[in-house]
This record gives sequence, structure tokens and C-alpha cells, in this order.
Amino acid sequence: MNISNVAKKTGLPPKTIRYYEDIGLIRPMRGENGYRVFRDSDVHKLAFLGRARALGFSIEDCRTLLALYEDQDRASANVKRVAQDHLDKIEDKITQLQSMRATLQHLVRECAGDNRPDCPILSDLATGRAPGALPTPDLRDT
Amino acid sequence: MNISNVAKKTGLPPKTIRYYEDIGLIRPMRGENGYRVFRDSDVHKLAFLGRARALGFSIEDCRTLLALYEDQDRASANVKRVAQDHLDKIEDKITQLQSMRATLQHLVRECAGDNRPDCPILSDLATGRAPGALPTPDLRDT
DNA sequence: CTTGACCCTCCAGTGACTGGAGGGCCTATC
DNA sequence: GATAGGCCCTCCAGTCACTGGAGGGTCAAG
Repeated sequence: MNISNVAKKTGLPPKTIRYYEDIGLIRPMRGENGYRVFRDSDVHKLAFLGRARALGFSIEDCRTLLALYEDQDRASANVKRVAQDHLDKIEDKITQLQSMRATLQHLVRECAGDNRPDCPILSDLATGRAPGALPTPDLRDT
Repeated sequence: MNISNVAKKTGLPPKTIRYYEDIGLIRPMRGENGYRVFRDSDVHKLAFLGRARALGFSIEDCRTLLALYEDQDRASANVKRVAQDHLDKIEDKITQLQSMRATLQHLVRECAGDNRPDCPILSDLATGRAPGALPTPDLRDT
């Protein structure tokens, strides 16, 4: 199978598939003309990667998960740990975003949004506290 | 004021402050020795940027917000639009992450996490459907 | 034989920094 | 005056997971 068929099957763009080969996640064979030739096992791995990425796993997590998948003697505890760690990170991120949302919702609600210059959003950003605003959370890294 | 004092005052690392100068968000003056000299207005802007970044605004949003802040004749509607757009993006992201969380929670709960190899997490990633799993959402871009 | 759709590699850019090398400046102490 | 340590400077490279594009080879149909 050639790359564009694999792309259609897996939903991954050809560029991404080449990139995954570059970083050693898959090792498709090559035809005489230099074209990549994908076996079923390659397609299967790519689909696996697509789903893992859709769940937000990092590439390095994906590498680990693929290795565990290939290892018939794996302990499911190892897989679970990777998934649980990732889940924890997602929950942290949700919490951070919810906090941002709360502050922003408040500010947007307070702002008249007309053609006058007075704006509690800018007041908050300028002073750290709009008249009557919620405390601003100190969240970096998003 | 020199850069490390400003860093302490604003909570931004010196590297970040230099970067903000690089990309034209601030224009501190220079002393005879080539050191940056920050006026109160620079410190003020940096604090503004720190708070806007903490709320998840992109650098380009920050640039816009700073320009609006400096413009005494702005219409608050313009500020509100930037904030509302950003809020919408945050809400989308929360929804995506919640969907990932739901799937992951389900999979983690199903996985025994012992030293046997059977693992519904890997089954789901391999096939797109673990025995009895929730539908896998197709979320890229996180 | 040409057209158009493939395929290839390699390089550069994204966002928002961060780390480090290599070197100048400033203050205090010996 | 020499030296030590703590500042400051610039410039380059790396992060993550791709994505776009240039420049060029291959293949099947008409």
C-alpha cells in the first residue's frame, strides 16, 4: 500500500506519516522506486497512533504504548500507569482552563462592549483587579 | 530599574522580558553600558502582559490588548470581542479535554492494572473499540 | 510525448519561550 | 591593582508535533 492510501485509511496526513517514520515510530519497507510500501502491520500501528494522539497522549507516550502493545508479556499495570498519568495531566489542564474561563466570563459580562472607552477587562489586566472582579489566578503554561 | 528587579516585580523571567522586547511588545531604554533601563511604564506593561498571558491570551492578542489599552479613544466593544473570542476557544478546549477525560477514565477503570498482559486500554487503541468501551472521539489539535 | 497525479528529500517555520556559550561590566574585598 | 562573584549583554539552538514549500523523480493514461 502506498502512502496516500494509508493516509485515507488512517486519517493521518502523508506528512505526518513520513514524520512518524522519521522519528522511528514505524518502519515501512521501500519499493524499487524508493516509494514507501506499507504492510498491514504498519497501517495498524498508524491507526493505533492516531487514536492515541486523539486521546492527547504525547509522542513519547505513544512510543511507550506501542512498545507495550507489541510486547506480549507486558503487565497491564504499566499501561494503566501511563494512562493514569496522562489523565491526571488532563484533569489539571481542565482545572486551569475552568479557572481562566471563570475570570474571563466575569470580565466579559462586566464589559459594556459599546463604543465608550471604559473597560473592566483592561482595568483588570492593568491593575490585577477590575472594580469588583474575581481574584486573577496565576496560571502560566497552557 | 534593571532587568532582574523588573523580573522580581512582574514575576516574568528575564529571558521572557528580553523576548518581549525582541518581538516589540516593550521598548525599554538603554544605559551607557548597554544595559536595559526600564521605566515605570515598561514595568506596568509587563505586568499587564503577565496577567493577560496568565488568562491564556496569545502573544498577538496581548499585542492587540496593549494597543487598545494605550488608546484612550478605544471602544470597549473591541476589547470585549477579543476576550469573547478567547473565551470561546477556551470553552472548546475544555469540551475537548472533557471528552478525552471521559474516554480515558472509562479505559483506566476497566484496566485491571496487574501483571497480566490483558489490557482494554491497548485493545481500544488497537481496534478503536475496547470490549464495551465508549465511542472514541476524533479530536486532533490539542 | 505530454499531462497530471503521485512520490521523494530537505529546509524552514510555527508559539512562546528556555538553556547555554561566550563575553563585558560593576562592586567589593584583599 | 588584582580578583571574585554577580550582574548584564548577544546570539544560537532546542522544545513539540507537525506543516508548507521548493525542487525534482516516477507512473499511468491519452
